[in-house]
Amino acid sequence: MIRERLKEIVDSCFASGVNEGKWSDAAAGKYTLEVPKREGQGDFSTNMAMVMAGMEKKNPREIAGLLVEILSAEDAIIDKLEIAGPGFVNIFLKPQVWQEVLQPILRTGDNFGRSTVGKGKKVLVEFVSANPTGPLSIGHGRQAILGDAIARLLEVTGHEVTREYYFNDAGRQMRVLGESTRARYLEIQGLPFEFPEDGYQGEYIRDIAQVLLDEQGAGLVGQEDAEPFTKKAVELIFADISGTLERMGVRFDNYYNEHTLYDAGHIDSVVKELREKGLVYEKDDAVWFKTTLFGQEQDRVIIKSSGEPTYRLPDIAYHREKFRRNFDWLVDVFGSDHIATVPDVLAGVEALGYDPKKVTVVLHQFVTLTRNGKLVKMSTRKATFVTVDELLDEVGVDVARFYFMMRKADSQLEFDLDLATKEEKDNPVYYVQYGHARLCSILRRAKDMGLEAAHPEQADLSLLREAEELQLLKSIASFPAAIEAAALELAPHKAIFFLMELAGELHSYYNKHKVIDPENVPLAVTHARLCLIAAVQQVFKNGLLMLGLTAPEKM
RNA sequence: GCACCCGUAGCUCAGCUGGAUAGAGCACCGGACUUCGAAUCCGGGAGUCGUUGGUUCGAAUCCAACCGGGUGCACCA
Repeated sequence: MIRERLKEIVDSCFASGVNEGKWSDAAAGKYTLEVPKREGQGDFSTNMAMVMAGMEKKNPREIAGLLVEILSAEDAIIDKLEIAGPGFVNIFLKPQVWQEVLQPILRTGDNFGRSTVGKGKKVLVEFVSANPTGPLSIGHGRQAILGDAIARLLEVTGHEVTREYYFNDAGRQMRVLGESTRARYLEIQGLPFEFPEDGYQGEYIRDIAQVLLDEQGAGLVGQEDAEPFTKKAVELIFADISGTLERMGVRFDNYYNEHTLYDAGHIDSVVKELREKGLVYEKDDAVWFKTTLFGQEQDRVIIKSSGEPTYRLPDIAYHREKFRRNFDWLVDVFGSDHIATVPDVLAGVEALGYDPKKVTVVLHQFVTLTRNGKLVKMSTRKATFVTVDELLDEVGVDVARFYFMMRKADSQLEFDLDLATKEEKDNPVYYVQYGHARLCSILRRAKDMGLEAAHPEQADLSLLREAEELQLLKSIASFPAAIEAAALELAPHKAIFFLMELAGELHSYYNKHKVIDPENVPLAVTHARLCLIAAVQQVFKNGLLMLGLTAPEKM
């Protein structure tokens, strides 16, 4: 909030320098205004002089001098200016500027941190999209939380978000599922059975078979068609998946069944349109899409010689439907094992006349679990993978969510079960939540002692002059910008890091200065500090809730 | 072989649209509870930012090549 104000001032100083002929406007939009890493280098710093120097072949420190001259007229909020290093202009603001952020924060309350930068842009976030062949695994868990967090962040930054789960409950995969279930159904009854070669070996298949046996007895023994088995398996597995998602706090607006693409004729019409554009051809009885025209090394088959489409065709048709449904931005959250499909879909989108730049694919790497410092081995085929439900049983929802959001999508995520199950210390989730609970505790105590609730208009905020207090003020003032960055970059880990840093600053402050201490802290200071504390607590709460975490008042 | 991702402290990771002396947590060592919650804090050691070149006033960040790890490269999804 302060940064934006200062940026306007700096921009107008840049412009007046241009008007006065001090420099050209070549550097417009190229320079930055950022918070220096190191203390003592100002509240903000701009590299404008260095950027201009490079373009105009002048001495950067000399240009910096001119800039300081213009900037120093802005003495309403600027306290001090200095030229440092190779030509940075460091800007020190008056403490009052920071103290005054408390009013708007406390006034905005639960809405502080929300913004309208999204301008109501319609975004479709597709994630999870696991076919109903088994319970959600840890990998799906990461994706579910990543997608959910992205959706939440986009929502609070003014985007109109639709969360969608795309699935397919037909085809070969499902036949195998049904056959696997039938085999277990027969096995339970001690009858001869044939387990499919690439069947699903998980224990949950037996559970499904048992349900069928309980419901229908032996009536399905002679059943040649796997269909009834598939149907029951899909039903039960979907119920299981939905239950897990709900438990994790993940919600969907829409479940999109691949079959609707066939029923509505979208598959055929995509092929027709591509054919009309001369982008497909027949070879070896198959239909090929000329993906080489879109930068790929080879063309791809979209309809097999058997007449069945490959997975690419419905994927492309699905994305066309997303565009037709009038979304401005399509965000796809996929596991990195789907990387091969991305270029195909983008080529299809472009071929059909839509802008591939409106599609952003967030590919996340895999999750590894460690326990006692050793890797927990997982295999999908043998169904030795750890399910999300098992993980939730062990660490709880907040911890699971936090850990899945803690790393950027590009990084492989190591889930340390030892660390995650520690409740007493060392767990970053509790570190942040404890900060919030602590502040609630102070506010409760203030109330018990009959101290008035925080009224920033009445308190003398100029008493907030400790270094730790100013740091906290600066941090909470930058909260909206942090949320905005995390949202627009589709990077929830940035929001997590913000909260962890804020927690660190808060705990340090807590251990050094007291808020309520009638014998040693003047009442006026207590009042001012209560305002600060209330604002920091609000930021913790808003940040935690925005990410789907709880903000406990007691722990 | 080709494509994408990763390589930063003993371990797990930030930082990467170029900027000032490269950060945090864990682990290790030493301190702080008659004081608003010690699930906390304070201090300490710890680094060829995978390697080698290049671009630049300036490179962990950009480019090239190479090394190491992951994931893909079907008329499977």
